[in-house]
Amino acid sequence: MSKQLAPPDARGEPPSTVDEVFALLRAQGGRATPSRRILLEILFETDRHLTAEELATAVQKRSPDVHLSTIYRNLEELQKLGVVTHTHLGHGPVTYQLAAHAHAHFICEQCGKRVEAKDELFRDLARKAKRELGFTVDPHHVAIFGRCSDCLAS
Amino acid sequence: MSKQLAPPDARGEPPSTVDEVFALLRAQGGRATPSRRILLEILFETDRHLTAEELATAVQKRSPDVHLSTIYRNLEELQKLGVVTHTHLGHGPVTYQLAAHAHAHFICEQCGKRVEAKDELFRDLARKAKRELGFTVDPHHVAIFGRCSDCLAS
DNA sequence: TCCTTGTTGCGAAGACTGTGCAACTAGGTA
DNA sequence: TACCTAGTTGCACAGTCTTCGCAACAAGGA
Repeated sequence: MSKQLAPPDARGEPPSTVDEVFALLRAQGGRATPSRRILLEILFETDRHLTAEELATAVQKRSPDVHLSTIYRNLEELQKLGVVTHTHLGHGPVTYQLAAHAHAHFICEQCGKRVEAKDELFRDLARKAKRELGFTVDPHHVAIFGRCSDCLAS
Repeated sequence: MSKQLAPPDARGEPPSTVDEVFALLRAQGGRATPSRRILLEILFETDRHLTAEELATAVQKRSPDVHLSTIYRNLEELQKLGVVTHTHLGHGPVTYQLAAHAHAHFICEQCGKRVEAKDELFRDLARKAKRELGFTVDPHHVAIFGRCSDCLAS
């Protein structure tokens, strides 16, 4: 399946169970496979941001033969569905999470520490960017860099 | 050379010519080599964000034997000096620019369009990040993702 | 049960970045 | 100026992360 989809926002509430995702998947011509079910279960069970590699390891605990490339392909499908998003945290691999769990990050460019940020912090920026530049901010996709308090002190 | 340096801010005005960078370099035990001079010339001549690959191509126009790995190593040294910074633009390779040329920008994650942003837009975010998370946002090392007006319309 | 077509495992390739090493050279010293 | 030391370079290769081609497999409708 590779049909173009409406943006996730246009479909109201995000699915909150694996079966709801599968319903969405089938509605788009996709299929409910064991590897997808396990991948989704893991994503629903965690709040953490996981790399493709970490997801593969977790999936393989329940079903050893699932290949890393299958993880990548499933993640791509789930992103097209709007169920999953990815985040670039600077150096290192991309991390994935349920779209419903997404949030912004600050990363210390000295020690690498990650700090999660509420969307509220971006409200003023988003409003001004929209008004002055016509730009709609998505603060979740790429982390913001700077210095944490510890590194600044040293 | 690989000495630890004070943060760039502690050294006052950033160098504004290649020779000033070289003075800084020598003060840290580094050497003024042709490949570094050319690399710096190119960085001083452009406002754009260039990838290591693009920089290598540009350097090689003036001195064909400079190797890509030399570019990477020189960029790393110049970053340690605080002369150069890099920015993660999400997908694709890291881009480099003079620290003095760095500016915040918005990037459309659909069409890739870059919109430069005044630091002023980030003031509120920076203040809240500092107060609530102890995090000092680097206003010159920020790429915010989202959608430009054109892509949002389509 | 059969058929169609979406999915998968596997291997390999690709993009980007870093590293080990021997040869070279910048720049200080005698 | 000649010499020496240690920083730098070219090159090849390795490593990490991600994507792709292809034949075999299987989900789910007919």
